[in-house]
Amino acid sequence: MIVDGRVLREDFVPSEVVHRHDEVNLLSESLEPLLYDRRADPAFLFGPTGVGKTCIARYTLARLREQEPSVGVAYVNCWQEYTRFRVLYSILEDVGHTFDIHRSTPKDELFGRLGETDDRPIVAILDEVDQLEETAALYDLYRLGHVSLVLIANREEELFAGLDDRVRSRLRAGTRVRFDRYGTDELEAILAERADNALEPGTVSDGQLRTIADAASGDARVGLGILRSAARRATQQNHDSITDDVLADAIPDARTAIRRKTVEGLIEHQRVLYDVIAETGEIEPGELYETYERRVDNPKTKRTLRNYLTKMVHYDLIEAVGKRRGRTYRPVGDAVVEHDQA
DNA sequence: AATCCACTGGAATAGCGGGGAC
DNA sequence: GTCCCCGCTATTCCAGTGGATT
Repeated sequence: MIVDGRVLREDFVPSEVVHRHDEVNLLSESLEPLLYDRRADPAFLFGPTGVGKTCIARYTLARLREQEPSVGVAYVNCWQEYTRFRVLYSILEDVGHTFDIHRSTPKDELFGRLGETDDRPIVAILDEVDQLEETAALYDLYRLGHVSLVLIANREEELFAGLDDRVRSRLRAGTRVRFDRYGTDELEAILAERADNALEPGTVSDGQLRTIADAASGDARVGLGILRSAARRATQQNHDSITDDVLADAIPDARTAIRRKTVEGLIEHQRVLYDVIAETGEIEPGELYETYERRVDNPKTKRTLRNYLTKMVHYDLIEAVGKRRGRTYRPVGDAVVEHDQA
């Protein structure tokens, strides 16, 4: 039933895009100087999750490389690579200059090394750039004349609020490409296109695609997740097409799958914190610390717990209600554990 | 209004561990 | 092997903040 599973993965870059031609054109135009051996101004892609920002960035750069193969493209997800060192390292890795670089290379060695790659232009795509903790990395990259930047973030205001003035003023003049949520029709068309390439004909009906598009409410990542999970389930149950029952099961599954995966990635102490919050539904800091300390053998300090908590807020696992005194923590979304509902 | 207090988050510092140089 | 360098995490210290209490 599944002909090509890669097509349903969220990091898949299609050979043709559906419904994002204006955005592709705008980004292509801003990168045009690269075709004439000049550096492009920074380009910004703004919009909520699952609207195709990353996909369009990769797609457009892939097209650019067809015209100008000498351009090096580096993709960095600042969610994972959030230090200056890691961003620079990751870029060097993508353009193939990491051979003898290690953690103990002197402070500015990476920057220097990146400076030596100026035999050809480089485009650095920094995804989730608002998650970058050391924004000095942006300043570094901007100082390198052969590096053009494509910066992806959710909201412009929040991104710029987190930058220091030096960086902010340099990035002010750049192209902004804004992405709106997909409508149900658009998302249905995107899913249909992917289903065509990924699944055998007749596996999924138009009505089912519409149901998926509707359930995903404009988020292509969620929509693809549902389609992927439904196809996998149907295969396991030896159906030759996706049944409505299978689809109904796949919808809530896709919603919680991402969160479950994130929770699994937490270290023990973080997971204890998460469990306490999920079990109580809502808890004050003082009580949270106490409960945590009672449950573990070698408790970390409160300061460390606060770092864990900000990280978990960051991962969208928990929510912090209120700013200072009187703050409470609670799980995000439907993650409340059942046995505590009484 | 003044003081107390619980809590947050920034900055500085220590310690760990990976990896190169010798 | 030992030494050294450095990034990363946890810890210590602390200023700031705003609700609670007097």
